[in-house]
Amino acid sequence: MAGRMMAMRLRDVFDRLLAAYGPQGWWPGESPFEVIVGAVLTQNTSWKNVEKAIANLRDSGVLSPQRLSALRHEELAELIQPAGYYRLKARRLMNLLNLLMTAYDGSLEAMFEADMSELREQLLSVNGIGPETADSILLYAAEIPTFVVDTYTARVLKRHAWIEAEADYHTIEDHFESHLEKDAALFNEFHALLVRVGNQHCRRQPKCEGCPLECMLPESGVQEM
DNA sequence: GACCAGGCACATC
DNA sequence: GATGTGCATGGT
Repeated sequence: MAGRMMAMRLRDVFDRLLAAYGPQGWWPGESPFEVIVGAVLTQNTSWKNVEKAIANLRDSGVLSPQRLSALRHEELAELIQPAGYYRLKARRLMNLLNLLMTAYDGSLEAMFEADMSELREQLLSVNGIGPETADSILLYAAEIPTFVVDTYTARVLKRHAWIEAEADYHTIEDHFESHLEKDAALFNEFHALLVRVGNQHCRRQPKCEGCPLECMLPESGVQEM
């Protein structure tokens, strides 16, 4: 059936990407809190810019929930300036910190002990935290097996016609979660590999030359997006 | 100099 | 409900 075939196929995609690129070592952060901060800062932004912003926070000694939430908006905005959208992201970080401080007394351990679907709803209720950011926090900071769907994930799947072009975030997420073993380490690596192949090949202007997924394209070839 | 990056909220029709 | 726009820096 389609389900069985897709299960093999998705796993096959993962195996190819892993063979081609090796483990990606995500999330590139030194602590769960740093992962959370990075998840907000990387919204529609290249990771390189985010690294500079996080380095600023670390150098200033404010990379903890208590220290960060004590900053004034202007101070935080200035520190994260290299990540772009800095006024917007300063507000979003403050919104998220407000949840962490008020509901969990600033303790990530306490937050991650909460019921997973309840925590997801709680994160989504924060202004500035959408599905991808929430899932990134759940998977990469809390190590809860939730599949993260980003631009590249959707693009790679739709381009190869592995999923309908109209599929929304939840549909794509559910696709992965229902066709793969629910394993945080697998979801972690798979998502990182999809970002890698997306960055390198499956862009708006496709560069299929040398792509490890090339021979898996349907007969019709790459579809316009 | 245009185009793009590991989104999201909000306005408008 | 669908579609468009603002947010901002830095690399290709």
